[in-house]
Amino acid sequence: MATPRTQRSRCPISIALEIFGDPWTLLVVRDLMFKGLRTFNEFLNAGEGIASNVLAERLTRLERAGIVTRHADAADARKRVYRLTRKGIDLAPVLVEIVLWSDRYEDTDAPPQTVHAMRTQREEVLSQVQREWAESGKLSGRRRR
Amino acid sequence: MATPRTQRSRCPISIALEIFGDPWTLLVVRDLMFKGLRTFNEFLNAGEGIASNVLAERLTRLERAGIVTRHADAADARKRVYRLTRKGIDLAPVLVEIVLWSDRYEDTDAPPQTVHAMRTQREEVLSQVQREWAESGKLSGRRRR
DNA sequence: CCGGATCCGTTTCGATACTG
DNA sequence: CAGTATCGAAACGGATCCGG
Repeated sequence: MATPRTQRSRCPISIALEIFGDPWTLLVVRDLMFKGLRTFNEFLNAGEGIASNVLAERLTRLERAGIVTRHADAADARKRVYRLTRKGIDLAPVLVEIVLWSDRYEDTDAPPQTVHAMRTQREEVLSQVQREWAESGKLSGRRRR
Repeated sequence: MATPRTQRSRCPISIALEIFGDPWTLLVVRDLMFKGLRTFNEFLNAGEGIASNVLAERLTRLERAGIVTRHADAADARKRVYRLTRKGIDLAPVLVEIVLWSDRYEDTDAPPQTVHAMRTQREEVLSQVQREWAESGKLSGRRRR
């Protein structure tokens, strides 16, 4: 199913490969964090070209990892709403750095003013993300340390 | 060979999936940046369990992406030394954030004082990395913007 | 020995089709 | 709408071979 292929990293400075090693996972988190997408179909039709089984698998994985939670939509019973946990929101600094690097070196099509804001007012942007999620719904999980 | 499986991302806030979407690539960059590994065999035997063909392919990919360069070793003609370019060094902020997040949530075996330094003196650690690479060899590439 | 390249059996991925 | 089932394609790991 979704088990890591091999076990590795018995080393200083480990990194969470379950999340960062996979392109789709990263895209889902980004879309959730910066593009306001919330439901299965929104992700599916976001233009990334992700297949439905892959999306389902990644969402399950993210849920198990405690990065997103799954809720029933109050309005439409069929829909499920995905939300970032505290753990998920804390990925924001990583995402921001990735966006900045990608923008500098890779000719992305990111909106310039967004990138500019990230570069010049990093802390501001980050706390903005925090606030957005803090009001839109209670976070689950608890920040360690 | 090393072509992405599908083409995607026609979206705001793009991210460089070629680098961040692949676990091995990420590990190689990390080992290069923080663990001081420089040669093929050092990477191979670093304990990650990477296969030699995969390693070779990733190094080539990173070289083509302008993130590492390949040099002949002055001392041992058989060896090749891999070095980060400016573009590669600029990945440091991303790596640092990944390490911090992983340490907070994933029970890594990163050395506590290293992580502590990253958390409390982020800028200091980053410029430290810059300096290390600036003295140990000339960087290739040029920083944009 | 070092840095790969090549071949191969196995695992995993992802596009499409289909279902509750 | 939110996923599963299927199945071919791709990537992986391991072994082996090879040029310097």
